[in-house]
Amino acid sequence: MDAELIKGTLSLLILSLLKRRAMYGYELAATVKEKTGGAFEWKAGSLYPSLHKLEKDGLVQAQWQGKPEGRQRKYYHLTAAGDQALAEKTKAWSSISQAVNQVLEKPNE
Amino acid sequence: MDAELIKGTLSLLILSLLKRRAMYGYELAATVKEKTGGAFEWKAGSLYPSLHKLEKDGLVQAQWQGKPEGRQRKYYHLTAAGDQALAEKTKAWSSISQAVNQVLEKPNE
DNA sequence: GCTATTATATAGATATTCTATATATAGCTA
DNA sequence: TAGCTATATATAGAATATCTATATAATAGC
Repeated sequence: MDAELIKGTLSLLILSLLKRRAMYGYELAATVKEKTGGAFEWKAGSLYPSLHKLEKDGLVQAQWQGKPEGRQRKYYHLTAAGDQALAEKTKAWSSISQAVNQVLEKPNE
Repeated sequence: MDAELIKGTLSLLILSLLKRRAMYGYELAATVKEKTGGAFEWKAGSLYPSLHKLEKDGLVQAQWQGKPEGRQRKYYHLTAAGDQALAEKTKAWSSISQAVNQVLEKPNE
């Protein structure tokens, strides 16, 4: 699979998955893998830095959950700004994929 | 427009445009801009390094054309390897855009 | 006790694209 | 003819997202 083409979709899909409900990092990776039939396999080294950036940018908020003594999970949920960013990114994705298909479908004319 | 999402499409679209006929760099940029209604505007600083890399990788071949005394244009055409790479990249693009849409259309279930 | 899986984290490397700058030809017009 | 815009290619250096590798720790199964 062409790695370059996947770039830029990470934050879009994270925001999209968090739209319905809060999830933690490992869950996000497992969910996207399952949903895409294995086409997308997010590595920890890509996923967590991306989540941290989204948090820093105010698009998601995090909170630890789990037994105080046991394993901790960091749940992320969308902020209002994140919801807006998702709408914009979704629109951008739509324009871009349309534009790409337009070129691909008619190589030249 | 989300800049990140456009990344990775550059080489794919160059190869696609060169499939039908040889073109020179400036012509490629003008053509893609026109075809996409302005959605894609390739800058010289992105386009030429990308063309050089495709050439170095053997996916395109270049030859200067124009009046010996006048302005020179560097025409690029697809090689056999480039044609094969285009087929692979097109397939990858199809899988990836499908996977993205799958996640976007059903935020969660 | 050992291993695999779950869960998060970060440092450093890689690679593409962008910004800025440079050079040169050609056409238009004031 | 001087100046401006468009055409045409090129490269150095910066920015940035993602990947590789490594680290830590809890849990479950054997």
